[in-house]
Amino acid sequence: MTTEEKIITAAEQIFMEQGFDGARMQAIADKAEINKAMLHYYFRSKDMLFEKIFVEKVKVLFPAIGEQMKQHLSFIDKVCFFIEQYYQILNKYPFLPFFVISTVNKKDNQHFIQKLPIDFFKEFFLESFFQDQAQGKIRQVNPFQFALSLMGMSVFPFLAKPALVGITQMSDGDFTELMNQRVVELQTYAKLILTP
Amino acid sequence: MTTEEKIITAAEQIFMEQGFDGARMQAIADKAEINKAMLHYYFRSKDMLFEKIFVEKVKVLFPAIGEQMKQHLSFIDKVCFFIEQYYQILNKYPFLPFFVISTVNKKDNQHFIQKLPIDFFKEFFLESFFQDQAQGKIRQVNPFQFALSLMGMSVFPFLAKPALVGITQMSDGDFTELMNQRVVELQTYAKLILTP
DNA sequence: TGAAAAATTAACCATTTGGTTAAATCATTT
DNA sequence: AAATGATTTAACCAAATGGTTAATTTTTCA
Repeated sequence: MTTEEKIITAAEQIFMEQGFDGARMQAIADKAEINKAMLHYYFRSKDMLFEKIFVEKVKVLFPAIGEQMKQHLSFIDKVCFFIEQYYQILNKYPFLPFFVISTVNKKDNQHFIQKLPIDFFKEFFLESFFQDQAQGKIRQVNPFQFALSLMGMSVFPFLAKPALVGITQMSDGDFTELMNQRVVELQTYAKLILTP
Repeated sequence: MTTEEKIITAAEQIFMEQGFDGARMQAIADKAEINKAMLHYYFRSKDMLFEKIFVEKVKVLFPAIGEQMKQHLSFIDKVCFFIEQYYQILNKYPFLPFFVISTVNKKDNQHFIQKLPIDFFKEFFLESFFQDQAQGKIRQVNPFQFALSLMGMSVFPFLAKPALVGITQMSDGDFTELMNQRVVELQTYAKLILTP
C-alpha cells in the first residue's frame, strides 16, 4: 500500500465520520500512520484532499448503472432494477449519502454541487418515463416528484441510521437485514404507485 | 428583544448554516450584535449553547400533532393529515431536517439521539396501523418500512435542497411551490401503497 | 557506486478558537 | 443618593490547527 493510498483510505474514514470541519489533518495522519507533512506533500491542502475524496466518493454514489439499465425495457422494470442495484451500493457504503448531503449543504459549496453527476437522470429516467406514460403503461404521476420520493425512500434510512440504531437498539446486522428486506418492499411500493 | 433572545436567534442561524464544528462563537456574537463574553455569561460553553438550540429545534421537528391526530379515524386519514401538517413545518423550517440529521450523525452523539421525542410513533402510528390492518383496511405492508419511507419521501427534498436548487436553477419560490404540490402527490402515493 | 531526485521527518510558525477575567456600566432597591 | 447586584466590555490566554521548512533518509538510475 503506497503512502498516497494510505492517506486516501484514512482521509475517507475521517472525513466521512467527522465531516470537513470536524476532521483534523493530524487525525488523518495518525490513522494513515504517516507524518502530517506528507498530507501536504501529496495533496497540498485540506481543501484539495477533501475535494479529491469527494469527487471519488460521489462517483460511487451516482453510479454508472445506466448501461445495464438499457436491458430493462419498461420504466417500472428500470425502477425496480435501480432499487436493487442501489441498495447494494448503499449497504456497502452506508455513510456515503450523509457525506454527500452534508458537503453540499454547507454554504459556499455551490462548487461541489456542480460536481454531482446527474446526467443519467435525464438520460434514462425521464426519457423512459415519458415513453411509458405516453403509452399508458404508468399512472399520471409527476416524474420529478416521483424521483425525489424514490431517492428519499431509498436513502433516508442510511441518513438516519445512527438515530435508528440508537433508538431501536438494533445491531449492525439487524440494520443490514432490514435494508435487505427493504429492497422488495420498495419495489412493491414503486409498482403500486406507478401501475395504473 | 433581550440579550438571551438575541443570542438564541443568532445561534440558531449560525448552527443551522454551519453545523456545530463549522460554527464560530464569534460569528454568533457578531450576528447577535453582542460581546462574545455574553455567550459564555448566558450559556457557559459552546456545547451547552448548542444543546439548548438542538433540544428546542427538535421539539419543532417532532411536533405534538398527536392530539389532533386522534380526530382522524382511519390510518390512511392519519397519514394524509401527517403529511399535510408536516409540510407546513418543513416549509417554515427547511433546514431543520439537515440540522437534526447532521447532529445525530456525528460520532459520540448518542447523547443527542436520546433526546429525540419519538413516543408519538408508537402511540399514534403503530397502534392505529395494526388496528386498521387487522380489519383489512390496509394492505399487508411492513409498518416500520412504511414509516421509514414516509419520512424519507417527506424529508428528503429538504435535505437535498441546496443540490436541487443548485442543479435545477430553481428559485426559492419555485422550491416552495414544488413542495406545496408535493403534499397531495405524497398523499396519493400513501393511498396507493396502503389501500388494499 | 555515487549523485540526483523523491520521500519522509521533526521542529516550527502564524492564526484561529473557545474560553476567562477584571474592570466598567447599568438597573434595582432602600 | 448610595449600595448592591446584574449585565456588558475589552483585553487577554492557552490550546489547537492548518500549513511550512530545512534537514535527513530512501530510491532511482546513469
